[in-house]
Amino acid sequence: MGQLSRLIEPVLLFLLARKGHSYGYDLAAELPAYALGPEPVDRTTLYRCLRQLETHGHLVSHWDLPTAGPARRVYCVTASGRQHLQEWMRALELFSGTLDRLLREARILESPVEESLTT
Amino acid sequence: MGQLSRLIEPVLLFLLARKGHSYGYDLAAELPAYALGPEPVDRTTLYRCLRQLETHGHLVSHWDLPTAGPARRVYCVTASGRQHLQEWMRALELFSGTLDRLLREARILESPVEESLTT
DNA sequence: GCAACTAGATGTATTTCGCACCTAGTTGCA
DNA sequence: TGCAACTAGGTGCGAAATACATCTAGTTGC
Repeated sequence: MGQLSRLIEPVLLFLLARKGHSYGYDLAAELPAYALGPEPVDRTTLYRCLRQLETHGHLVSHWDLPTAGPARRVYCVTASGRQHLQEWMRALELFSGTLDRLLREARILESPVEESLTT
Repeated sequence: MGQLSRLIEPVLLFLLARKGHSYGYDLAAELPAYALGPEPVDRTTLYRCLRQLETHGHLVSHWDLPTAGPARRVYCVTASGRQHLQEWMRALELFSGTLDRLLREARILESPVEESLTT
């Protein structure tokens, strides 16, 4: 397996909407809690996803120069981004419904086998 | 959006496990009912996924030559394939749990906004 | 003075995916 | 007879997504 879609775009939008604003390195630390799939997300994918959301107008960024440490590119969700997040959530609701049905019906397949006595 | 992972591998394994055996064109017709995502799945992707599952030993195929119509490559799930399906289902259970939590927490974000009076 | 950590970025190879296109058998109809 | 529509499978290629390696640069602690 392994190729559970990264699907990090909606998670990033969600985290940013909830936190108000954040930056890549920080989001990378929060992502595992919501990452859809077990494999850790590559930082490159995350940075590029943020940049792409910005070019699409869903985020805006500015440089934050903390008194200590390297500069951070801080992102905020725009109105367009909030709308995009809601579209994502509608899509994910459907996704979730289909997935649950699949899991339910797959469990029915598994249960009646019981070949433990044939050993 | 659009890139809700195709995630068709577990669906194909599930459908084949339930039906006993089937072929690409038929599975393509059943897929939309379980497709995780709204966009229709390209037939190329489906055929290639079946071939890949076969090279990994999760499926076996033989040619069926019906009295009417073109030949069909009929697939059956192997023992390895059934095991693989169960692994997939375990992964998708986790996936579903995380997804539901994301949806729940995102709904909390949306609800309290209510800017309808500011127009 | 150097290792470890924070923070962001690029460049490139690989993988995945979708589109266009092809073969071939059958059915229906004009 | 000819051809459109449908069934059934497949290939080749380009675009997009992804992963890996590598780079710069500031700070902290030893």
